[in-house]
Formats: sequence, C-alpha cells, structure tokens
Amino acid sequence: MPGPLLDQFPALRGLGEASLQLLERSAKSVELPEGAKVFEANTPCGNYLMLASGRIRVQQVSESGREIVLYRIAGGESCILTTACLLAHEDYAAEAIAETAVSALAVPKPCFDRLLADSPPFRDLVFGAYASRLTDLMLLVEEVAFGHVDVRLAQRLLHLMDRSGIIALTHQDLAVELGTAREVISRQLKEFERHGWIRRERGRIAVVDAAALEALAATA
Amino acid sequence: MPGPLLDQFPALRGLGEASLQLLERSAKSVELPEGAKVFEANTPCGNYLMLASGRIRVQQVSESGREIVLYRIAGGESCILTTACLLAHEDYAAEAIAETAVSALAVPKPCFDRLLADSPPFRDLVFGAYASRLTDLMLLVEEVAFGHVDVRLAQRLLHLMDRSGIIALTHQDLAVELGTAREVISRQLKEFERHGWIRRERGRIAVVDAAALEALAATA
DNA sequence: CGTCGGTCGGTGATAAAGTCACCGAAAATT
DNA sequence: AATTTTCGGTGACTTTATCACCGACCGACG
Repeated sequence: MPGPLLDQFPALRGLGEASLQLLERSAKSVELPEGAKVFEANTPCGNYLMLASGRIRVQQVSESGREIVLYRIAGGESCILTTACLLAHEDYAAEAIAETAVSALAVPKPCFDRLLADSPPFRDLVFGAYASRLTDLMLLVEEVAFGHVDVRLAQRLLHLMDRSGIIALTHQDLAVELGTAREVISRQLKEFERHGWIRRERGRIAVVDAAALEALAATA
Repeated sequence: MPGPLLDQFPALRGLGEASLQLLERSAKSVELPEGAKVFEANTPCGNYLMLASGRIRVQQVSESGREIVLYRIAGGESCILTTACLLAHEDYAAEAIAETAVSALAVPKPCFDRLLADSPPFRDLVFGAYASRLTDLMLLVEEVAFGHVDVRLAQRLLHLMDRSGIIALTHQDLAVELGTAREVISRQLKEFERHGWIRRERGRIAVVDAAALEALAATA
C-alpha cells in the first residue's frame, strides 16, 4: 500500500486538491519483484507509469541479440517509455527491467490526459521527464560514437560500485552496460588490474584505486 | 508572410477557434536562410518552434570536434529541442542547422503553456514530436553501437540521393552523417565503386546500382 | 594567364575495438 | 560425485579509428 502521494512524488507538490484526488482515485498501485520485465519489446502499453521506489533499467536489444543500457529510472521519476509508445503508435525494440523490487503508480490514459489538461505542475513533471531522457540519449549517442572503451568503462565502474567499492556484475553485464563485447571488457579489466586499480573475482569486481579510475574517467 | 495556419500545419486541424486565434496573434513568423544556425550549442532558447517549410538538421558536436547527425525535422513538424532545453534547464551540446531556407512559427512560452493546457490536439502534436525523437534516438544508439559502416553508409546514400541518384556531399559530410571518420568513408566508397554501385566525383556521388545498395542496406 | 591558398580526397602505418572459435575453471544442479 | 551451466581467458583475425602526409582540383586574384 503506498503512503500519501506527496511523500512518494515530491514533484507533485502544488498539484491542487482536485487533481490529487483524481490521481488517488484512478491510479493503481503496482508492485513488481526484482528482475521483472516492466515493458517488453513490441508490447503495447496503456498506462503512464510513475515510479515510487526502486530502479528500472531500460535497454535496447538488437536483432543480433546484442544489448545496450539506454538509461535508468529511479524513485520519483516517471517512465515515459510507455506513453511515448502510446503516442507515437510505434513499437519499440526496447525493454525495461526492474533492477530492484519496484513500487509504482499506473495512471490510466484518460486520467493521464485529464491531469495533463488541468494541472500545470503535472505537465512540467511529464515534460521534464521527456526532456531528461532526450538529453540522456543525445549524450549517449555521443559517447557510443566517439568515446573510448577504457574511459567509458572506468566511468561506469565508478558509477556502479557500492560504498565498499564492489561491483557485483559479470563481464557480460558490463558489456551490456557499454554496448560492447564481453571479450573487450575482459581484456580491459585485466589491464585495469595490471595497473592495480581493481581486483577481479568471479562475478564481481573490487575497485581498489578509485582515484586512478577517476583520473582515467575524466579523460574526455 | 505565412498562409493560413491550417494549411501549414494540418496537424492543428481540430484545434478550436480560440486556440487558433491565440496562436495567430501571439506566434511570430520566422524566416531563416539556408545554412543558418537555428540553435547553437549552449545557447538558451525561449520559444517553441514549429516548422512550416524547409528542413532542419540537428547534430551533436563532441569536445574533440567530431560530429554526428542526430535527426532531421521537416515541414509540419515541431522542434522540441528548444522546449526540451527550456524544461530540462540543461544546456545542450547539440546544434541545429537550416539545411534549406526555413520558415517557422515561434511560439512564446506563455502562449505555448496556454495551448498545452487548453488544446488536446496541440498536446498530441507536441507529445507526438517528443515521442518520435525519442524513438529516433533509441534506434540511432542501436545503429551506432551495433551497426556496420558499409551497411549504414549504403542506407544513408539511398536516403540522401535525389531523384537522379546524385548525392552532393563531400566525404567529410557523409562522415558526419554516420559519426565516423572521413578516411573510413573514402575507403568504403572506393569499395562501392569497385563493385560498380556508385561513381565518385569531386564533391558528389552518383548512385549507379541502387538495387545492389538496397541489398546491402537490408543486411541487418 | 599563372600562382596561391584552401578544400577535397587518397594512402600507408599503426592502434583500438569487435568477431570468432575454443578452452578450462568455478559454480550450480542432479 | 557426476554433469551441466555459467563465467572468464585467449589467440587469430577483421573491421574501424587515428595519424601523418600527399597530390589534385578549385576559386580568387594579381
């Protein structure tokens, strides 16, 4: 059961009583376990999804089976992929996966339209989400097209590690993060270890010298 | 001077008299010559832009000076880059260039907000534009990450050629289209010519065997 | 007309990244 | 304990990117 809306979505502050009540009444609370597919390739979707807690990963799958992570959605953000699909009347090759257990709010299309019409703050929320994804993707294109694997890998390791410097991912997982091949990751990691920046274990990586990785990551 | 709004933007049909009049009153008509920069990197922009005629190219520029074409906007479509910038409060590294002479409608932010609130068809127009760009960019990421240069070049040549099969672009221009290096394009084009698929001239390329290029382009 | 500076494209050498095929070790399953 | 699956390592090769340099063509101008 979700708590009060405003606690979960601070961005909705200033939405107005009427809109909040409409949302409270119409939107269904959705709970997904870790690993669940939020959105599968080529599956239409009729709801606008607002993420209360948890994390969702959106990735693109190519015909040849290779994958690349496009972006992530965290608590308080909204998953515009679903609406985009609705509006563009196109099918996606992308899929969304719950990386942690997720609780979200599914807003039906009519309610979504109504809120969009009545509530400027809600519009800002939705447009903000779109704009962020758009900028994310534009930067991703640049990174994939012009970035170097060693730099990108260093950045990703720093970003994915927990407080103790551990990344519990396989080489294959990291390859998907960057949209490259496992062998490339393996060789790069071996190089990083040779420099004493990380320690490799099966299924996980320990960052030893974060500063050195940061230095590499800052290489434009 | 633009003609009646509806002629230029069929998508606005069904907008309602009040909204149309508001638009007619508030929006300024903008004319740009070929080659003009519609939107420069890191320059804020306060208007929503609707393209009546002409074509705009949006491309990303990296720090190292390399470039890649992200997408194009044609007559009747809207340039969401400007609003995205407005809403995300972020600066872009992207720039937009008028590929032909352009006439457009600049809708000031207050008017834009008002239309968004009052007019469902206008909302659909704007959201549709966002959704299309989003899907475009997601596909572009996939292409850049996993696509092969020969296939992508064949696709692009077919798409860029005019009715007589001519592409009046330099090798450097084509490199920017694909986000790769000039040398790569030059070598690939030499290969295409060796197969008898194209003829190379200075500053332009003539497609000789479109069917063969299509066959290559269809290679996933 | 010639020559001069700039654009355009060609080329070889080398480095980086992706692909393919296959291997053994570790973990999970039975 | 035996078997299967997952994970990672590796060599050989292809494709793409980078670097340095060159000559041909083009337009402008004396």
